[in-house]
Amino acid sequence: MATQEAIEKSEQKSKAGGIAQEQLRSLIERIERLEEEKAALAADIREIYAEAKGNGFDPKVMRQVVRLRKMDSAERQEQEAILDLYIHALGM
Amino acid sequence: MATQEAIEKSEQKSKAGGIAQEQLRSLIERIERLEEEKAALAADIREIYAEAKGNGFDPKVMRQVVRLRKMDSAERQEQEAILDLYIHALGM
Amino acid sequence: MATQEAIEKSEQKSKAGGIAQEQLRSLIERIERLEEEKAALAADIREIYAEAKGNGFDPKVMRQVVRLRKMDSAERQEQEAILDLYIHALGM
Amino acid sequence: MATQEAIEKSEQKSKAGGIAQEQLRSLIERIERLEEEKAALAADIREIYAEAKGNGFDPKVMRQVVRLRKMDSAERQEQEAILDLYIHALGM
DNA sequence: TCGCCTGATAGTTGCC
DNA sequence: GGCAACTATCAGGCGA
Repeated sequence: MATQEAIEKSEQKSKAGGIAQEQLRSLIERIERLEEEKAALAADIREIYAEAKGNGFDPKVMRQVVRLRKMDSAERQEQEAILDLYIHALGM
Repeated sequence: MATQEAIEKSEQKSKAGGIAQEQLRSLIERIERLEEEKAALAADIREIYAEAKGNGFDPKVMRQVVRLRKMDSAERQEQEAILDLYIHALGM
Repeated sequence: MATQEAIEKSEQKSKAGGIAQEQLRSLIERIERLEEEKAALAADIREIYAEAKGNGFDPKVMRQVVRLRKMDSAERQEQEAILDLYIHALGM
Repeated sequence: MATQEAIEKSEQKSKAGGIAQEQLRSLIERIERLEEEKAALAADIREIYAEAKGNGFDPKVMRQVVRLRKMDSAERQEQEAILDLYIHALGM
């Protein structure tokens, strides 16, 4: 995909090619807006872990729990199997 | 944070340690809820890039633009931070 | 520690205060040189993982092995114990 | 990469699968060696900051300076990258 | 010395 | 299916 095409496309739409510029600006701004919201949610999540830590829970293990809950058990078992294989190969 | 401590802490709060269980469950669920929302936003962002591509814009260039704008503001913040440091270092 | 002090210190050493500047430049350059070397080693390590992958080994598990080998077993067992506790608390 | 595949691959190479074991051991040891060197460099860097502090420089300011210089060159690279993208996007 | 916070590293996901 | 960008995790440095 080339800017060239973008320019042509915009020129199909207007006399000045300024339309594409406006579209681009709008798209970029929508993206940046959504990324801000995403960052805010990430901050909220961090805050919960901090709160949990303050209540005596171990955040590191909590993260592990969240990971396990969304992980397919089949793949998890396979990973463990490979790990065992390597551990034995190294005589650990 | 040790398991022992976690257990003790929960036992300070209840007769059975069931309170800590409920707290933990609640925290985990709040986190999972927020992560769902975050994933939804990420999907929205992907969608915008796809839409932009459909309108003849190059997503790769757009990502670079977004990245660059983010770096600009980050660097601005760094500049201010170092200015503050100098000001303090000079005892002003 | 303040720049003020640094300036005073340098003025004890010279008439111009340019000495401190030279020292600072030298220190910064030594640091940057070492960080380059560090980055080069990191690149070498990445390369070995890539090579391993090319030979049919799973890099992710290899990293896990390296981590385990440098980890104290006591702490590892404790982490596992906490994890079990949480898993049971959540009825997983 | 699956365990099965790893096993098969090793068995293609030798009669006993012992070759893969030796390969794995060798790779792990090379990695551990490089990581030691990397840790040594990190220690050297820390030492320089300590030495600098002993000479009246503020390590915090120094770290900020190093960070800023790194960001400058990173941003320069990003600028060049986007310029390349534009050039290609315009079909030049 | 401990807890916090930032910077470095590893893992995941999306794109080609 | 491999590669690259992005995100989340972890560890080390700093301040209280």
